[in-house]
Amino acid sequence: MLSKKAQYAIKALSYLVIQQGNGPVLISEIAQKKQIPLKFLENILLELRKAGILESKKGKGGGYALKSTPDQTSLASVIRIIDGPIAMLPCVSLYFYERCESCDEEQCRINSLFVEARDAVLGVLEKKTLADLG
Amino acid sequence: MLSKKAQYAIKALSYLVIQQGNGPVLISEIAQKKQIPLKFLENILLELRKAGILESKKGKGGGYALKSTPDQTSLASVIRIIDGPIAMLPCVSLYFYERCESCDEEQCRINSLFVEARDAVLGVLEKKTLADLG
DNA sequence: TAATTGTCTACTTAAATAGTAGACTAAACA
DNA sequence: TGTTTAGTCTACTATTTAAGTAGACAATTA
Repeated sequence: MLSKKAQYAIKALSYLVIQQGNGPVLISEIAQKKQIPLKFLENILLELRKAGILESKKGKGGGYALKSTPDQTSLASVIRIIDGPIAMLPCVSLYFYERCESCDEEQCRINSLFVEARDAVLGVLEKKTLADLG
Repeated sequence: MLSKKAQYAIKALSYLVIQQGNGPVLISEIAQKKQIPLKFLENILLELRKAGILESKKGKGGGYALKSTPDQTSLASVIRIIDGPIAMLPCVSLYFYERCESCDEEQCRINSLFVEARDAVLGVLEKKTLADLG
């Protein structure tokens, strides 16, 4: 399961996709429209900005907007920013890999099975982008 | 990510698959061979037995064994027993469904996207069985 | 009946999740 | 230039979940 935080992130991004072209959107507007606790959302958007998928502007007329066109950002990358690994085992993760202590990954049946599972989800999540949320 | 508990469960089951036909296997033997904390493993095997995929015998000559042939039990079912939902969102889970408060699932782009992701993983995890661990 | 082995309930501890508070900084604009 | 607006940042708190432990109990066998 995705964390609440990741779910909020995706909802917030879907709103920004729809509002694209209308200039910066207020955090408070996103929070209200998408029913997300304001202060929590602040932290989330900040993370997404630091990760390079959002840009922000302070002061009057400020707010958040997508940094690139929606089709440039995959769903997989959003999930990784907020929740970390998508794979079901550390020894199978592409971006958060940790070696398995107690088995030889080359010949481990469990490992290869979860590589298959990983590739199956990534087949969807790497291909889908923010544009698919709009 | 799977919990440690689910990872231990899968390792333990892989050992039972290999030992199949040699009669009941001691919890302590599995714990030692697979490097799993004994008391923790007791709880895990108990859950698997209550869920109907293992059988046990007490006293001398006792231990644990698979209840059915390995190909009868899918990886998906094992994960659901120990960790619960496989889907990434509650509103997309087949066995642990919870309705989404703030959107109409029929037309929600987020929902349909994660249905696709779910079906992709399940395509692997429902097809693979304990026999694939051996 | 003594030894063996699983069963069960109830802890404990640590970490992650889901938020909240409040001071601070930058931009706009009057 | 100073006030308002809006994002930034650090730190804190409360709840839940994960991970593991303890110990009494029940059934089986010899």
